[in-house]
Amino acid sequence: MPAPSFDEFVEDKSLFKNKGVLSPHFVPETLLYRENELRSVMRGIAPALRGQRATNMFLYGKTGTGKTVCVKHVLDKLMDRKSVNALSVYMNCRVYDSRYKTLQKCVSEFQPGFAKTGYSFAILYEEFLDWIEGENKDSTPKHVVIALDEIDLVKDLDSLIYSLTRSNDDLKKGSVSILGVSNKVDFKTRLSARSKSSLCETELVFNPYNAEQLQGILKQRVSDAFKEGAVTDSAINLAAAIAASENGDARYALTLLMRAGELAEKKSLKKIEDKDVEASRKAADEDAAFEVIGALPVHQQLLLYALATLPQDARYKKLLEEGGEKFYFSGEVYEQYRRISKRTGKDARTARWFREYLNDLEGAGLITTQQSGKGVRGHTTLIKPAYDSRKIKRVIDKMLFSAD
DNA sequence: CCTCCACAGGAAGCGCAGGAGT
DNA sequence: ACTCCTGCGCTTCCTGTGGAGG
Repeated sequence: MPAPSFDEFVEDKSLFKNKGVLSPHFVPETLLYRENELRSVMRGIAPALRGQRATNMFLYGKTGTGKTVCVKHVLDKLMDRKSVNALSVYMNCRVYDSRYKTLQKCVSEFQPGFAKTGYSFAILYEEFLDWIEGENKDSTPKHVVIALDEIDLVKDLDSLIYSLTRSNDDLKKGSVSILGVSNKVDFKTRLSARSKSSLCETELVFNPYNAEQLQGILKQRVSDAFKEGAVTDSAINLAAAIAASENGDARYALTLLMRAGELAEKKSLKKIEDKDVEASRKAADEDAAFEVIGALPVHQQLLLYALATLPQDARYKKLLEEGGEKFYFSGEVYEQYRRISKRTGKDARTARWFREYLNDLEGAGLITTQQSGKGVRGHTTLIKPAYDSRKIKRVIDKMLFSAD
């Protein structure tokens, strides 16, 4: 082995040129396949540049369909105009999740001098309106577009929309308009009819990307994100195909590639190929599954744990190995489940309910089951975990035994 | 063929939490 | 604040089912 040298650490072996390009927050120079949507949003905002109120808009679409990036893109373009009258704020309602917080954000965005806390809603509201009318110092009325991303997370949305739309009646000059973004379909039903009609003055639906479009998006980003030749075309196509089959989520496609790159780097590979994307998908899959496991009722976790900890030489192993796959009998899984429950000081549920749990877990895709059929005395269900037993055991170990 | 096995899954009922009604 | 009702998670009991074994 050669003597250690800084060279081995300093030398840039990374496959990435700029990982940030793959991040969901990155806004690319040109937005592919969203020309119509961009146009519609611009058309809605354009009145602000003519000194009129912009149209209220509501953008709806599943995750990874380009809503946020589209809004940011248009708002950037608006800022490029350097208009003193047409202005915008963007905020994510995960952070600004109430009427008060959103208004506070608006005030602090445009009047950084204004102290951040301590004012009542009414005072902030007055201050904001005065500023819009241009009464204070710069004396020019403004037309403000307030972009509310993940708007469904605002707790008192009805009153927020009411306040904002009403402000236009209170204003002598200038205006306020709302650009709402959400990925929840049912969310509109929670709104009052009034709010709904104000917010949805114009509505825009973002459809999922298809495989070719995802390919195009990936190619566009890959050249900036990775070094030359670090990703094979076929790996890109595969990532696009996988994401297309799972709701056409561009964000998912991008993280697939990013994780594939990280995995390949760890193995010191020089190229990202199909198998790396495949491995990345599997890892993402497992992450999602383990998140589901974490949210499960305790007894379903115990059941999974029982299944994952059953000895390899279970009662019927020989019989089942002929089929190639290692299934367990529901009876022996139940026995193991009772043992585990006892060991953790919990009362085991009855066999009847155990069966319901099995159905639930199968529905969640965490186990696979199969009817015994020939070769087995009686009539039973054969069960096996859908993910690696050792990993399942590790995850549940953490939750069940280290928590307290 | 009948019987037994090892379950599957429906029906009824119980205790409790949380919301509506008063 | 009180009761009433409903839904949910669960147990108990029971009938049904497909194949093995005698």
